[in-house]
Amino acid sequence: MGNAVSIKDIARKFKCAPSTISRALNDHPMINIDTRRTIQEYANRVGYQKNTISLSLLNHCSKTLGVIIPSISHYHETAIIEGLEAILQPAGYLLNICVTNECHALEKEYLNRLVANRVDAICISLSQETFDHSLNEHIDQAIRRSLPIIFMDRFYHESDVDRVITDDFKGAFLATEHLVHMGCQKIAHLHGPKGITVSQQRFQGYAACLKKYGRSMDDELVKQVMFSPESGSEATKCLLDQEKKPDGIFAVNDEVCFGAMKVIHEKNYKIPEDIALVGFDNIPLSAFGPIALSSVSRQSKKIGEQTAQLFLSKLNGFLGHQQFILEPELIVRASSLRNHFSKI
Amino acid sequence: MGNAVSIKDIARKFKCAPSTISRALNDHPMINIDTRRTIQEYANRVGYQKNTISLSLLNHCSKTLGVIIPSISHYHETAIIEGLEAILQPAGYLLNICVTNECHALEKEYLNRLVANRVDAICISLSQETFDHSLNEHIDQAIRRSLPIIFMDRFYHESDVDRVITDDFKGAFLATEHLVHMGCQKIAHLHGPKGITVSQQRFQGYAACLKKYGRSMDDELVKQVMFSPESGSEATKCLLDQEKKPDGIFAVNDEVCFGAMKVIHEKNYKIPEDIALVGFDNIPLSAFGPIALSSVSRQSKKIGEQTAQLFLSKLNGFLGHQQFILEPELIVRASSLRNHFSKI
DNA sequence: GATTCAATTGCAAACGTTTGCGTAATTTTT
DNA sequence: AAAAATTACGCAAACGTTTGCAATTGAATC
Repeated sequence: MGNAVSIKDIARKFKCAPSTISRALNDHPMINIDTRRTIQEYANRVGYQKNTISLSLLNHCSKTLGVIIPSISHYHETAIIEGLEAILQPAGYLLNICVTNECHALEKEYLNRLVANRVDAICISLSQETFDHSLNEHIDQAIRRSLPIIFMDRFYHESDVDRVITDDFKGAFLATEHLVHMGCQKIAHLHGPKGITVSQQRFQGYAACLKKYGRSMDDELVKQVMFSPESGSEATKCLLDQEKKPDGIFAVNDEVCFGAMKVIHEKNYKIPEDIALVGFDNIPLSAFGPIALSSVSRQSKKIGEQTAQLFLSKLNGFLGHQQFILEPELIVRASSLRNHFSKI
Repeated sequence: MGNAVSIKDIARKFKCAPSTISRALNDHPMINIDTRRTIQEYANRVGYQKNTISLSLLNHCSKTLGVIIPSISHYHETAIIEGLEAILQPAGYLLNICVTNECHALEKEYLNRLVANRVDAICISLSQETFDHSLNEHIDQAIRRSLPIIFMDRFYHESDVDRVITDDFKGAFLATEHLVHMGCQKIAHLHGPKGITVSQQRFQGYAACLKKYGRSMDDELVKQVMFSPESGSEATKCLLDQEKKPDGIFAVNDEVCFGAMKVIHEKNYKIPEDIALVGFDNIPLSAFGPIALSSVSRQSKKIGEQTAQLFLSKLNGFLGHQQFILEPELIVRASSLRNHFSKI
């Protein structure tokens, strides 16, 4: 660490100025060809590695992106990271990844640290608590100092920001409509954590679809869950224990669906005949559950790629705010595919 | 970005030296209390944020860790990251996470970039290709410049390195032994990608257990897979189509098991009666599959935590190399739990 | 009123690199 | 052979911050 060889060290060795070394190593045209060869050979031999920290200081550009996400334990988030890296690695960038665990204080702490580290931009998916408390001052402040902030999935401003999101409303609508088409009469919804944009949007899409088809929304058929299978099991138990039982469930994500499937099986209901099931995210395991799970794909990796490209376009001087809304796609599998004529 | 206010800016404003501002902002004892208050208030008002890049340059310490992993799409890897952050966030560190996609060239590229960025240490899980080609020069070089390198899971040196791993051999042994105890006579193994330490170790554990119980190892019962459910399905199809069919399967990880379960069901075999199944990693969904999946937990998060603590101990001057081998734990669930007396 | 002491502040170097400008040395042109 | 042009290198500043040391100020002591 401390013994890293620097340009100054090499300059001392050759009794010349650091600028000469710099020019030699960077193939500057105004350098003697022999000097260059000699210096490069020596640098290679002693394992010289450029210190990009000094360059960051000089150029006001760290070639690093901050990524703030509430969690990293789901397919969606890791796919976003894969998408970001796919575009940004070739561009020479590194990613500072910060996981907030949905905690507002941590989000604030991380954001400040990233700003202090002078990352070139921050890609953020807001924590749940940041919504609940409407504590967005730290974000506003970052935007005010004209640090590029790009929202992924979860945003709080209606406009005037850069963001890349999926049309969760539409995805939920498609899923619910599919259940309607499959002949479901009582469609339940496993509603994601309150205050999170995607939860709300998916609920709205669900509600809008019910309305379109003249179904009344029943509070008893809407249960609150976390993004975990355990939570899905619990909520489904409630649904199946109550008088009004659903014959279709649209859940906020696939993990919740896995939890639901477990309970549905245990109670000896058949999927999809008794209860049809649609999830969200299209996780890799969705096709490998007890029953292949129908799910709404939200192009998770594409979100990362698009975010990265949005950032690069800002680097190239694109000034206006950009908003990308990705199209969700319903993937129909066995968990919801039934011959609905048999039910009519 | 360029308009970030610096200590020099504030110094100009107050017509004093930058050192005074620095002392005021850092609550240095040798500063007038009123000056300090005034300066701090002003700094707050204009949103001054320390530039840690200059500090990194000064202190030869970036408060950043490099993390190089072959993939980020499995529970194990994300849990490691969670473990790292749990310890390193409170210590003021940021994580530069690099995903190599098992590609040696990318691993090398990322490693150089991290070195250039003067991260304080690098936690690495080697790519598959790095094994195949024995191209470890980049690692050796990094170690030679006395940059702390900590291996996670996948290492290449036998000693003289810092590493945190799970006892994969033992985990595999436990899993296989459990299948033996459950009365399985023909235990198959779905072998992970070649050249990866954990694949080899798990295979060794499987083989050692068979040997202990006097079973001969049958090449027909060992199939090569990738770490995906699709691959698990394919290999299981092979197993079930051949003459010699298994009555127990130990798979290199849980995703592979999900793929196996799918095929086993399709072919109308019963789990665990006809075929008992044990996986590895104990992913969150393992308990929520078609049949609750038995699995070997390898304390993924703990690996991250232990790695972080190993790093911190090196910071505090601990010089020797440390090796932590974490204990795996067999979690028995329905997929392997059968009344084996019925089979004897 | 001269001396000592403490309290504040300024100065300058350092971290590693790049780059515009100046300058010496060498070559080309007239 | 003198003038002009070219080549190759050095100098110094800059990026933002900290810190040991020197300097200044003012008050307190003799």
